[in-house]
Amino acid sequence: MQRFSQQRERIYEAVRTSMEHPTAQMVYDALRPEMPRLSLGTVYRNLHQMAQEGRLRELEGSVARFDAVLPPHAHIRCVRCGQVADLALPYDPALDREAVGGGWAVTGYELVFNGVCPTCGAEQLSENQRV
Amino acid sequence: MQRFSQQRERIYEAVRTSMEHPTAQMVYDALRPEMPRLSLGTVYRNLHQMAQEGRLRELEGSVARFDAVLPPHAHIRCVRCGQVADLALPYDPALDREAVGGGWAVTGYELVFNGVCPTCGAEQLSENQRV
DNA sequence: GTAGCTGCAAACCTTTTGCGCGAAC
DNA sequence: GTTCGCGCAAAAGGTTTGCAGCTAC
Repeated sequence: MQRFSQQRERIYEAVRTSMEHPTAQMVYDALRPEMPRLSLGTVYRNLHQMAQEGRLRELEGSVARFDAVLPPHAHIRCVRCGQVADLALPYDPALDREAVGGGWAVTGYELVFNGVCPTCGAEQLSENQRV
Repeated sequence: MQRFSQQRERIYEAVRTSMEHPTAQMVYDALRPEMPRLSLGTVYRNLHQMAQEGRLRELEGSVARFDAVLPPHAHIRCVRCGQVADLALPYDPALDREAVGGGWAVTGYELVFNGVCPTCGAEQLSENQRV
């Protein structure tokens, strides 16, 4: 079972009060002054734990992927195996206009769906049956 | 000026003919059998060069970022400095339904705009003036 | 007392870089 | 011949993990 941890709460607060969608390193740097013994490993462990719990949201993967299909189009990524596939969904230029504001120059957008791919879905199913 | 390179063309073909939005490692593995002397560094160099040229598209960054705002909302990322900010844009659940198909179980989507943040925009401006 | 969590350090994986040689022009 | 690109190997991030001690319960 999960236990209370001072570190975890501070890490959560650091993410919550930051406006910059911090990386693990940023959280670590922000907390270091008040928690000199804090370790980066602990930050990573807790961030992932909270993300899995649904208490935080993790953005972006950590491996670059490449696509030779240039016209803007949506993608779908399997949250289990990381596979990425194309999706036939029209690009909506109206969104670009909506997004403009606050001094940003918008050049386009990336629409990525999350889901479970057929392969992983089948595995999940048989895992459940196994119990 | 840029020159023709056998390696670059093969790398491009590997990405183009793959349906899986390959990582650099995947491209490397795919080409290794026919090009045993190929180096991973070359794959990275060429992928980035082609992405910059606009011949390929690069998906996802390579640093994880975290967000404590759970309700689905859009983000905007600066293509120059990597900063990420929130965007007030309504989540459109209709998209989830549209995306379903091909055996995927869709759980949601992530909408990330690309653009240049106010700070980097100002820098770019002064760079241009400098010329 | 018993898990779970931490700090530390080492390992790992992905990506970048310096260098001397070879290829394109 | 000159310049750019390559292979190689080392280095530089970023992230994960094993372990012994500490903490919440």
